[in-house]
Amino acid sequence: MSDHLACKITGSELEVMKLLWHAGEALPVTEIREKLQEAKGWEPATIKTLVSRLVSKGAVRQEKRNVYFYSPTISEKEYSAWATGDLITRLYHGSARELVAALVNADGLTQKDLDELRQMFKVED
Amino acid sequence: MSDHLACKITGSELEVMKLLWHAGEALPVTEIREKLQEAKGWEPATIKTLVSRLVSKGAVRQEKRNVYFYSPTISEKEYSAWATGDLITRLYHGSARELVAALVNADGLTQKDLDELRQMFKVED
DNA sequence: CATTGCAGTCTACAATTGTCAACTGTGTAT
DNA sequence: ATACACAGTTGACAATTGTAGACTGCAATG
Repeated sequence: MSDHLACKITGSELEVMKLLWHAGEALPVTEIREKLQEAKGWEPATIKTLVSRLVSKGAVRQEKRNVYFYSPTISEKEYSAWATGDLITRLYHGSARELVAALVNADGLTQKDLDELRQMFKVED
Repeated sequence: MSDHLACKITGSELEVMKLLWHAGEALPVTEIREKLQEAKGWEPATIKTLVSRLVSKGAVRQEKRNVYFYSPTISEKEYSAWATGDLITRLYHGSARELVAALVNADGLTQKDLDELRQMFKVED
């Protein structure tokens, strides 16, 4: 929730982060490049820039191992929590409840979602 | 939820939108300027630029009335819904339920929030 | 009617973001 | 030992964003 983290990951960078998050282990650029080249159609140069920028802003750690291996310094959960908090601050007057209420009132949730959430709320507390 | 809207309102622009949303009626720049100059410490020029950009991107309508009056073309609800959908797509695999689950599991909600939500979920269905 | 203040428009400029090419050094294959 | 491929670095360039000055014309005020 603290907004002084090395967050502020941009759209393209987020794609790199997702790859690393889902990999679950440090990856060499080779692999990052292959995956994103295919998935996004980006040139190797583009991918290398994104990885570098993420390292610069501290969102990715690079560890020397013959060739560098890259891994996130912030988890997907943490980042999602930060971005969600940011949204709540900016658009829901800082109230998470307002956000949920908006989802419930819009058609953002299916019946199944609602059922599952009801279940969750029952368990909580 | 459709992302082809004239959305993508930036941080500074959002402050202008909020002012207009909360005003609930078309405002002349004079008023926008006064409020934001005080609230944000921005120069008049800055505020005029932001308003112009919002008009350009179609988020604000300008109506001639001796001097121009400005009003949003998209409601706060609509924009919030769009931005929330965007977040859900980008970080919660398109599942609103995942977002809510994350809020429940994190400490994003107070006990009071939880109570009120439980109430909401009871009524829904 | 002349003055003044400010709305509206144009221009500007640095920082960030999306994309990528060029260069450099080194590990791997021949 | 040599060559090749590619990781890592540097630089680049257009679009967007944050912030603001300058100019122009109208509208209110004396």
